[in-house]
Amino acid sequence: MHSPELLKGTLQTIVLKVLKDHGKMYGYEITQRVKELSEDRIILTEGALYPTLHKLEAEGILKTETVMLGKRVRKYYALTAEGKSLARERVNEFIDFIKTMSSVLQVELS
Amino acid sequence: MHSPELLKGTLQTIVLKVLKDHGKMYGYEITQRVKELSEDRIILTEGALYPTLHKLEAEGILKTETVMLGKRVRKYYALTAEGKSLARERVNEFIDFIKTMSSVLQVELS
DNA sequence: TCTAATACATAATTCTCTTATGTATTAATC
DNA sequence: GATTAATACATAAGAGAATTATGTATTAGA
Repeated sequence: MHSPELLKGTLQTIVLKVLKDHGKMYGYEITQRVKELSEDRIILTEGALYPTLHKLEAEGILKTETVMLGKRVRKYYALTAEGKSLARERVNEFIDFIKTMSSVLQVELS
Repeated sequence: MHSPELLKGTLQTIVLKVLKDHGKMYGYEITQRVKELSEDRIILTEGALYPTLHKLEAEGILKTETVMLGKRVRKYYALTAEGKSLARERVNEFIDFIKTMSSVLQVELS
């Protein structure tokens, strides 16, 4: 991503929507999926991702399931009912935001 | 604006594009124009706007002209040649950002 | 055997914006 | 005539979200 500033504030939206579309996922998997979907333009850093996941879990937006793969820990995250509704809300907010910005910047979205 | 977080990183883009479209403007006028264009959804605060204008001026992106209206000072800002090119760049970056986000969030933009 | 990839986590720092505060003029309302 | 709202600038303190840095550890590949 050329302008990382723009990404600020979108992390929760991204995480929630990706989890909504792909079901339960673990942290590293989320980073890879987002990298893929964005064609390497959005690279989620662990320093931002993990604290966000922990926060959303603490708020009851996400629920977790810890799995052992041999000796390695893998922590799966999934949306709770509340999380699903928040995911919808966040995406709608983002769409509103884009529409508003398009008016201000006077750009057409194809 | 319901989610002010999303606005982070867009201030420069907004200021540059509005100045590009409307020619020389003073700070307060920019806040009003943005408020109008966004139908009251984007309210630029002075604490963010003025430091940004000063910074862009110091960087040679904006040039200023101070006018006295009776006893009141009014400071007009306009894009320099460099500013015009930066405005174009920032808007393109924003469009790219929207496209990337649309892929990740799997939303259609009408 | 070494390096890269996988997989988690947290702390220090940076950056941008909000909130608060300050000054001052002008227009509108009571 | 006095008060309030709007106009118009400016800066400082604080908050919030991310980056960068660091740490631990396993697994796969060269």
